[in-house]
Amino acid sequence: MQDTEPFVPRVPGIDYGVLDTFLGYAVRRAQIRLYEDFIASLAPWGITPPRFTAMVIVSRNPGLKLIQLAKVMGIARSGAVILVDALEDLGYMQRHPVPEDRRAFNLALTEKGRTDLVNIIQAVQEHDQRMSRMFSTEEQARLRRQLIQLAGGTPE
Amino acid sequence: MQDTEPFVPRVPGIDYGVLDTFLGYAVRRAQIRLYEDFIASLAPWGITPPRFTAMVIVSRNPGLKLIQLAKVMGIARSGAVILVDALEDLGYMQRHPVPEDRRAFNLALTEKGRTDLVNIIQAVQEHDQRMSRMFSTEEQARLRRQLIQLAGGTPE
DNA sequence: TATTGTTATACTCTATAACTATA
DNA sequence: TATAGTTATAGAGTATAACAATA
Repeated sequence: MQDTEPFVPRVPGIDYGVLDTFLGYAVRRAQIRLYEDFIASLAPWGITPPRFTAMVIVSRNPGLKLIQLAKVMGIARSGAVILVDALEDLGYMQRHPVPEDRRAFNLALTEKGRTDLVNIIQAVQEHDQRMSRMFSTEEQARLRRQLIQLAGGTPE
Repeated sequence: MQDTEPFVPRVPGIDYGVLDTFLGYAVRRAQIRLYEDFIASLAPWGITPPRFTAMVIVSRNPGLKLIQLAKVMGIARSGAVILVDALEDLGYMQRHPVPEDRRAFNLALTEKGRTDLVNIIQAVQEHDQRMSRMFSTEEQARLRRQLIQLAGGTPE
């Protein structure tokens, strides 16, 4: 059965009450929309947001250990194991033994991972531009700065 | 073991590459932070964001049917069944038979649901204000408007 | 003792598909 | 036939806790 259509942010005749007053609810609705379009745009590669983040982080920080990846992504070590397993199954990532510490592995993209990441990044760029093209360059920059503040982060 | 600390949006020494250029990644980081604080603030009631949304929607639209709740929330009917089950288990929601249509139920909050929702809404308001108090009233309004645009919605 | 990675287990949120009882 | 709700099943993504190997 066809049950799920794209999310309708406002159904006519429905009273959303206090939900309309919360910044958090607005962020959540935006996130839902962005997530839907991200998944659709990246479907050819089987890439989800956490997988994309992991690929970019590992590609920019070669030799990262699993525990560091977990910390950067804000997830438990056990979650990082599953994430790396999935990327290994997709042929995008590999664990390399570390001679100096036989408990640990250095994470790295495979050749296929590096090649596909170029196209994946381009697809994400197109997705991101499609989602944000209703804003001027300055509006986008300001919006991103405010969101980073909201996230508790170092606005660059 | 103590494994998961609060999400660190920027780990020193890590190169985030293109992630820093995407509006979508900024939204996701903000969402992670807001979600963490929401869950912590609502822990006394066992309320998650979808459960809160469902409670508010049902309280403002009494007699809503399960299939309508699913549509408003953008989830499948089977998901709405699980959500309503959880809220029934918490003693917050009830299904009432509809005489004119014996397949359907009208959803409604229980007495306890109505009473607790007052306190729950207050806790969410405090959470939302705590998260957004670094912005002026105008900045908040503009930010919310932009997020609603991003979500593809009717900016009020 | 502490750390790295793994496994076992569980919970939330989501989906698709088949089923039932009604309409 | 179509609709409202349910159940069965599955898959992400997350968690905590215990474990083995190594430091």
